[in-house]
Amino acid sequence: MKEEFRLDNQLCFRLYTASRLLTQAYNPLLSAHGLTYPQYLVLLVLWENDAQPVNDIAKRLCLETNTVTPLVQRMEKQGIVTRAKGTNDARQIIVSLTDKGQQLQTALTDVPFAVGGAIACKSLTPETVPALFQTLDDMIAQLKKNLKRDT
Amino acid sequence: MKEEFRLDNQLCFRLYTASRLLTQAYNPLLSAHGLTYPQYLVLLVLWENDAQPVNDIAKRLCLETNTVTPLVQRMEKQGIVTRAKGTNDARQIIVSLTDKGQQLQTALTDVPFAVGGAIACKSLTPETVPALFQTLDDMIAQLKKNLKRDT
DNA sequence: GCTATTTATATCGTTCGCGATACAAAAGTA
DNA sequence: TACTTTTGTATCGCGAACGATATAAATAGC
Repeated sequence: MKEEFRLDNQLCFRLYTASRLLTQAYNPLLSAHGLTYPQYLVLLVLWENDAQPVNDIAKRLCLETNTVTPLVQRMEKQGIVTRAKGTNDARQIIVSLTDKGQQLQTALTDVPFAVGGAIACKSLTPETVPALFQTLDDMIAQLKKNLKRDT
Repeated sequence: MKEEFRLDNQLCFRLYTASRLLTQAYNPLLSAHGLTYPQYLVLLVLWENDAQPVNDIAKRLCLETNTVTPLVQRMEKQGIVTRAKGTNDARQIIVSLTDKGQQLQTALTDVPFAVGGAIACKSLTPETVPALFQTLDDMIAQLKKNLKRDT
């Protein structure tokens, strides 16, 4: 059994597990408002900048438009966002928050704190988190570059 | 706009993105052999210990059995594993590697190295990786504990 | 031994995530 | 202007993930 194949040596498996479990920690908080985690991410993007085309949302979340399109369509059905043809570019669909979508920001105020509580551990301190963010950002940037290359 | 809602301050989004992109780096290597990343994880588990019940595989991967069951069924259809009723406990389904499943270990020898190359960046060094592993393991342990609590 | 509860899998329905493909609008080119 | 290429969304199909539920086997309690 080669050392590189040991599950305990896999960075990807750790990221995969940490990501899934942390998302699960969000779930009860979000589903109480009829939201999923990816939908919450779209809200974060729109709260920062309302009225964005699907493509910009997808790029910001590092997702494909064929993931974001149906996701946003479901959010439209729930009355959280509206979808309107772009005026400059008729191919674009501009996604905008409804009042309900805006108000969710207030309703979800305590979500970041609650999740922070669920994840609190001795390895995550104000001193260590910046380095962790840096490492993950660095990895993400590297992967984006390399994945784009062989297209 | 509250600081806690900024996408750039989200640990979960970073993990989610890093996990997805790193999985994408595995994809061309695995799909060349008809595998998906979760299927590769099952192989890693079975290469370490062959002939395990579905439940043990699920626990090792922190997945639900209703995720692993169909996953393993697809692998059985591909002739990578067999599924047999347990002898001690008739409820269990023991998943075992076929010859083809064993041989995949040889065929995939270079996968860890290729992925290592795709992810190589200045933040990931022999000095920093252990700390990163420790942090992620700590987070995962904490999340498991907290998610289990409210069941 | 007999019922109640737990445990191991499986099935179903919904949402992601993404490769492949389609199509119309925009941009580039002859 | 006409033709080609690129770009922005959308549709389709499949494989995860997972909550909810079902079912049979094992275990516990009486």
